[in-house]
Amino acid sequence: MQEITGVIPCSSTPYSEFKNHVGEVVTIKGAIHNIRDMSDFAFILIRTARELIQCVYSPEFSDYRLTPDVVEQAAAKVTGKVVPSETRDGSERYELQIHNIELLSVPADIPPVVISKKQVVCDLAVNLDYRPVTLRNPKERAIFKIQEGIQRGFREYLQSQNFTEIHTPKINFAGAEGGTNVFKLDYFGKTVFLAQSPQLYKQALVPVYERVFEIAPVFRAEHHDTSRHLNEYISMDFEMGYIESFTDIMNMETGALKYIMNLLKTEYKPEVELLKADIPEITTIPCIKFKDAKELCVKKLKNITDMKDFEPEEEAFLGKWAKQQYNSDFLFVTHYLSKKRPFYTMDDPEDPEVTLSFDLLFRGIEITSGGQRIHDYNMQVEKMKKLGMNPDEFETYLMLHKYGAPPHGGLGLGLERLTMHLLGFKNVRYAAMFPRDINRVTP
RNA sequence: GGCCUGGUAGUUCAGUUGGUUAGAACGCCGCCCUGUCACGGCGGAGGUCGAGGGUUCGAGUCCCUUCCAGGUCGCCA
Repeated sequence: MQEITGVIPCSSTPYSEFKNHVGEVVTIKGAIHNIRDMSDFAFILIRTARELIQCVYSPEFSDYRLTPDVVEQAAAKVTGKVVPSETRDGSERYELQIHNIELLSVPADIPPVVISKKQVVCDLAVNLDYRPVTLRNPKERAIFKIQEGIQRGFREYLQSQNFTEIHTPKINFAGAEGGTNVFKLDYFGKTVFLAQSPQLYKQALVPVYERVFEIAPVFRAEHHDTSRHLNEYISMDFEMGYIESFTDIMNMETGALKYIMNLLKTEYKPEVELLKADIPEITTIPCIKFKDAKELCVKKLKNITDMKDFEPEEEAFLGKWAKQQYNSDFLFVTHYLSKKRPFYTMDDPEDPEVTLSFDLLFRGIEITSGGQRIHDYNMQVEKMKKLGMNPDEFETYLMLHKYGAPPHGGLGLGLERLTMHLLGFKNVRYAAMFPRDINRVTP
């Protein structure tokens, strides 16, 4: 009788273990990534989940002869002896002397783009059209391993700080916050909306769990067609209660970012090296008030017209300024104008024109928006009225305030944007596994 | 959606003033190579030049329409 134990061993002996198995016969499973056919032998690179392993075929030690169906992208089970590799630079590496290859599957066709080289060479559109194939390239897949590291770091750090992970609904009856365009869809005859943010729900959970976070997609039906916008992206959100000041939120984010960068440097080292990613050092993150930042921009740049917000050029300038002045890749900009922030943002009691809010710039691009929220019922209702909103439409949301909420605040961080700027991409689509933009819904 | 640039082999590109049979690299197929590591060498197959219309003796090349892509702006918690 077969027993199901709940343990599934990894399909391959990882390459990192090879040095402990020299002279032994091991088995690996993976895709045939590349075949370099030499005179009377061949190098066969096997692609496992995270590595490329060099195997050597030779009639001298292989029990069978290579057949024509041993081709790139075939799935294979390879057994062989671990031996030290002959390397030109004398570095310590190992390879497998192939005893046997069992083909587990054979592709029906050759890939439409070359993925067995160091880099996939094709247009962005072609890369995205063939994502299930192009992602197999080690450099392409490393992007999303890094992205996994970012999410994992965010999650692990917040868990260590007593945050509870939540999942809020993505199908909502009300369009909620307004401002940005929402996707409408039919829900058993009713019109419902795809969530543009978990904002209202995560706030509702602050009086429940004190500290919550969510990593989930958000949907924005904006008709923008730029290199930094997606219509579906992953938002990393948190919300924390009983804060003393909105700077508590910035502190928490700084801690999370430090943790993330450290995790990338250690557990994601192979991918960081493969992509030559420049992982920033974070000690402290400088802060500047919006008003002061704007003055800097006006002094240094021409043609500043919008005095209420930054244009991309100004953000880029502030990024450089923070690097020069403080040697920091990050810069907090605080106290944005009240009229430019959403209705739930807490105004500064000392100056109601500005808010207890912040953005975080990373290398000159906004990656986070956050701040303290209004927790008092009457204050929130008043602000809604002042902004021409009907509080009755927000009855569910206002339960949070009506029945008592602690001072709280939080933030949202765009995962693809952070990945993009960490890896130096010029288009956010490179950092989106299956991007959804104004023109693309497949694959 | 506006503007700019582009669309030529599976992929990335070249293609002169409008003129013979539209080229290269990678990939693919065949042959060769005793250690490659983006292996190398020789040979071969592979094209509705995005689509439609027009000008011309003649269009990949010029004009018009249209579709698609990239950049940029608008827009954006």
